[in-house]
Amino acid sequence: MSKQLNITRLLADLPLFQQLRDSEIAQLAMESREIKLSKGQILFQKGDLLEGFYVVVEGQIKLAFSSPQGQEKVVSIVGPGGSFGEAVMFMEKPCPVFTQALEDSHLLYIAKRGIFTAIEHDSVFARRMLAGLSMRLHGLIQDVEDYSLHSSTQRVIGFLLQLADKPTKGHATFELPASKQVIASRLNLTPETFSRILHSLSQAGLITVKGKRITVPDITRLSRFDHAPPPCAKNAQAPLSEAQTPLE
Amino acid sequence: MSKQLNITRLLADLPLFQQLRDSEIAQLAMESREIKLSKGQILFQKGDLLEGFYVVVEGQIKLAFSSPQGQEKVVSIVGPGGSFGEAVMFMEKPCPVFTQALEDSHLLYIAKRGIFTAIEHDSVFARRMLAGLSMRLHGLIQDVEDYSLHSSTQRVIGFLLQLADKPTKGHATFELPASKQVIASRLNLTPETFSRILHSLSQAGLITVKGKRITVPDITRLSRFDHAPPPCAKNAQAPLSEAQTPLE
DNA sequence: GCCATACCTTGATTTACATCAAGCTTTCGA
DNA sequence: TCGAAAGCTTGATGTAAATCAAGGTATGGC
Repeated sequence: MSKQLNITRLLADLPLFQQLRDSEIAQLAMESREIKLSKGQILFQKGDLLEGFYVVVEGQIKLAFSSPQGQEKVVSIVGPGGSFGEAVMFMEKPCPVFTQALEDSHLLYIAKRGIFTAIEHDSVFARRMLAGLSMRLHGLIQDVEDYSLHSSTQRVIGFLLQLADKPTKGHATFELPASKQVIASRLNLTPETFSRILHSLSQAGLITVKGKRITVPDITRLSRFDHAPPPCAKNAQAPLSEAQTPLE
Repeated sequence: MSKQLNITRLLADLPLFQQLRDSEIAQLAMESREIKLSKGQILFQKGDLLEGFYVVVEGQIKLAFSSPQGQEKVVSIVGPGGSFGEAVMFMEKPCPVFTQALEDSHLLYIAKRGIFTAIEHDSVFARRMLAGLSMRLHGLIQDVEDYSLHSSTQRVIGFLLQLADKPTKGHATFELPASKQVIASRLNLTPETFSRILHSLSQAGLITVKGKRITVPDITRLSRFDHAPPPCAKNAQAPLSEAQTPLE
């Protein structure tokens, strides 16, 4: 079937499956299916059990908690090439988040069985899976660090620098990968606070904002900015530490 | 020689290695060594690369970030049977946390090579490793949920309920697993706030506190406290998305 | 194009928790 | 055994960010 072939091709393009032999890819393809979601559609709910995991071919998926009071906290925004649900699949426990398409999206669903078979036949793949989960864990730990010991301004700056992703110096222009609300939630901020922080960074000349388009004229300068009230120096308290080595 | 045997026995007792064949355990033992730490000793620093991971045989190890300003945030407290460092090992990136013994401790260090060999020879073990990492990830996601959308009182209650670990009803008595400072940090609280919360729960008759010893006379009542106090309850909010019709 | 709805911004006010500052209590080493 | 240090509690005060409240601006359906 051309549909099956299509899936095969999509799978083969994914970094995760790069080193698999054709026969194994074909095997995986048999355990996979395509999913199309339209913007706003919910893929699965918190509490669901997953018998497989998902890869984003196109579009954008939001992973989030919802509290009984209707509050919502975005944990992750997954774009093309990204995947989610592996951990829940391996764990065989209810999923702690729900997932929703932020745009019309095209996913692949890959059933557990295919992955288990691949692991059995290819220990390099097993290691790759382990490394993948490890990366996920690492990211989450970074988030915890961020939430625990950085101010909201620092979190926003960190996020912007990540988007700029020319790690060190120079300038950069890019688009926010989602609506400001969603990003605010991802950063554990209210939309109001996020807006104000962008405004103040803008005022300080560290960035310019036009809709979703952000320009950072001097990445180094942005990364150095801790928090200091530029104009008014009424309260001249100086709790700042000069130990600036934020590079990991 | 008897040392090697000792390690073999310790490994065989760990849940993670339960299903391995003796020959595989023996192989792992050859790649392992014992580590003794005294209270307060640092095992490794943030930024270190790990060529293996650690299992706690006895004692207690703290995983934490430290900020340049000397603040510290405890990410995890690992007791006997627990392990840490797997993710960093698989990822081959610098470790984001440092580790310190909270008590005199006895660990096993297991080198990467042994694990890779085990994965190669036993895909069930590979799956177990994957499930283990997945559980770790799950825990971290729980933490993020906690930090993001629960109040400090709710976090403390959640923590106490976890320690009580008779999930549903009845009463319980237990000891806090570490000093109140450390637990406060683990919960993203200052010691002062933690103390005040314990005090107020105590005042409310929900717990009694005597040093590290906590008694919960009615688990159900404790778990209900602080869960749904806000005024309007009927406000089931739709998720953050454009494609949802708002109520009213 | 026009309207409705969602999204974003900006200001005023509130609040949960941190910080600062003592006292108190337990632990532990000499 | 005593005394210092570390750990814990309690109160007063400060503050970062949330919440409340409009008003402004894109965006998509018809």
